[in-house]
Amino acid sequence: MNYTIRDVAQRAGVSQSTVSLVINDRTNVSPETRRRVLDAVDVLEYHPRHSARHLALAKGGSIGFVLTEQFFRVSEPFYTKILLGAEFEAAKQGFYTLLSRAKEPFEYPKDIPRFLLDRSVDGLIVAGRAPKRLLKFIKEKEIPCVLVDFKLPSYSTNHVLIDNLSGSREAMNHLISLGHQRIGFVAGSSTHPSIQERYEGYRQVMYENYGDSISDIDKLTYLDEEEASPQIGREGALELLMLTDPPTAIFACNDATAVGCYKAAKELGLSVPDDLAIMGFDDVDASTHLDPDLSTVHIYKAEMGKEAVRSLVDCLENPDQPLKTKIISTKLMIRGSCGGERTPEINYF
Amino acid sequence: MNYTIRDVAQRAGVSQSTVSLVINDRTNVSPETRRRVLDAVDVLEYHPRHSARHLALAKGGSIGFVLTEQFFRVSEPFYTKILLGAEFEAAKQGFYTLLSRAKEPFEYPKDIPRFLLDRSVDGLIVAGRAPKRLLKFIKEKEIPCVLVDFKLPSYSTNHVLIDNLSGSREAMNHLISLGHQRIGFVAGSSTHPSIQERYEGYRQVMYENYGDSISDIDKLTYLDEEEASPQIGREGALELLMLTDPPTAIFACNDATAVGCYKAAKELGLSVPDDLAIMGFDDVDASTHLDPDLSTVHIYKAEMGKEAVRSLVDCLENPDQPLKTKIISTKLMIRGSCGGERTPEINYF
DNA sequence: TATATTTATCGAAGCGGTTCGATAAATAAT
DNA sequence: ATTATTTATCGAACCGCTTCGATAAATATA
Repeated sequence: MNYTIRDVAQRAGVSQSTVSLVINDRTNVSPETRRRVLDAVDVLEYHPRHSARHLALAKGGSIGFVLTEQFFRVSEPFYTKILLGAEFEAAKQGFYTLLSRAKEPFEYPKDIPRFLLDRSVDGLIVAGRAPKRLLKFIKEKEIPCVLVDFKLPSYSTNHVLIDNLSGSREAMNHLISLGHQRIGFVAGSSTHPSIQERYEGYRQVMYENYGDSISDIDKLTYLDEEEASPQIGREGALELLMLTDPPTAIFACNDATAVGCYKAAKELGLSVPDDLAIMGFDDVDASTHLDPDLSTVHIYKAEMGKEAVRSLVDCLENPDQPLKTKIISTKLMIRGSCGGERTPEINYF
Repeated sequence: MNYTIRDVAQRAGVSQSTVSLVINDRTNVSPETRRRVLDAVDVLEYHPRHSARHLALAKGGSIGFVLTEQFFRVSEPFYTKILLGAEFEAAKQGFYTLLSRAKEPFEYPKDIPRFLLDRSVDGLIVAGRAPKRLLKFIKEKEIPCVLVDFKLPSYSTNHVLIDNLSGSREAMNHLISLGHQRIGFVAGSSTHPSIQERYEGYRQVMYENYGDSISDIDKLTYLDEEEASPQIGREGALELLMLTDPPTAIFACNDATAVGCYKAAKELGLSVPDDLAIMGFDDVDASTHLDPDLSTVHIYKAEMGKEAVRSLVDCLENPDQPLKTKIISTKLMIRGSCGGERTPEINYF
């Protein structure tokens, strides 16, 4: 097992260059020689050392996946699914996936993921959120990169994004089709672009339908910059539900927040969906554990990871490529938390 | 940024060997020289290429993390937390974490993670389950390895395991202290050693308390080899609850299964915890989303990943080390699903 | 048949580090 | 003062692969 290319060469009676040609599937080697080499490879169970190739080629076929520290600590079924989807595709394309965290707050040179410094990865995927200083570094060093579910105005790079606006609008239209007029919006992570787009969808649909008749949409909105969570959801829902003219439906910025809305409803003795309809966003596993199960907007998380890898590999193999932004659409999942006809469950990985 | 050790050497006016000595913190280099080298390193922002060191040293400071394909697809907040804990510790110790899946079913040479073949990792962590053939390969090649939450009789290696038996017994004793006599056990993944130990704890406590008086404990037990899941939990609970003499409490083999028990209770119009107490195991996030929130046995998942890395690094740095098995204890979390005085929430990462 | 091309193979250099043995200078022991 | 040790530094070999240019053999062209 500890054989090197020289051993193979010797056994096949050729030079190591020839072996290299064969294992890299290059042209101009006779069928006879190829066979002999392949035989030797087989017998010796030879596998080229990754580090040696890496050194010789100045690239190693690895991609880095960077997740905000925050998302490491907090429950993150969302981003880990993206990670797993990415790993899946990366493996398929022959790339390794190295994992790393981005500290928050980010201290400049210190917190740069080491694999960027020592050239262990050829490019990277940054999911969910990225320190500005890190992005600047990436750009300076011209490291191929794709941002997943995050963007910064005035920072151009490759992206894989969620079609939050459409998803949000669809969810809202569904609520409206059920007759709801006073619909609340509860959000954490309010500075995150995805959340802002969802909010935008909410506002659009509200205005389109009740532009004049609903005096103050802002009153129906609870926005918090803190990480979206059940706690935030609970607080927000509680606040809205205590209004003199409370909403009959709440659109939560994501499922985690929706979980908190359930709690609030329960505390106030409201039944879901009869007294209060709740709509989520993300479709994480929790949504089907809730009772009634949560109507929400499904996000193809693994697919996003996959597309991110594809974008990245594209960049790597084809360096003078234009930047790309891929928008992944969503799917409204109607379950038990706001009435309507149920959507059949999908079971994409 | 693309400077090499030679550039540093030149700028510092020394040989590359000296630079190497300095950056590796070796002895016998004069303070003056050291300073000059360090200065040059600083100015040039020099970082040794990982692949070059790897090649020269025949080891690269990377560990592989292998997760069963199954756990990639299925919702896996459990193992991903272990993964994240591992990454955390690995980074701290200066190791990279490479991710990979183990296919199931596992086809022999084909499905061996590539990073084992091409020497990209120095050792690996296998979590949750491991194909026998893969383990055999690992042993043959003498690859340092630690198994997390999995073991095989007659396969000796390093382990990080859960103290399932104690956890299970504690949970059972709590149920019993609340006066329950007929306690059911519902499990999926019944061939998994962790589940078997939990079951063993269940049986022990049942026998200790009701050895004679409860005619047939087996009737109160539902075991399924399928992956533990809400579906299995629902089926199992339904079956037990339809008994002529149904249990007043159900101990589910894990939280996913417990979720299904809630569903079953609801279908039968039973209220939790009044008509039916439910106890879980794992303490995944879902447990606090349930209503009432789930009493369960907390597992220090990130801690397990951490310990796994420590074991592994130990092996790597100190090859003639004896094999080690670390057993991580659990903590009973009493919440709303079976009464009793609530345990304060812990918030370990 | 002589010359130009193409095909197959090889040797050697290079990728960027580490390390061993040599050498020279400084320090200690006799 | 001479010899033995220790300390600081360096050159060169090596890790295992890829690739470029050279060479020889086979094939095509004139």
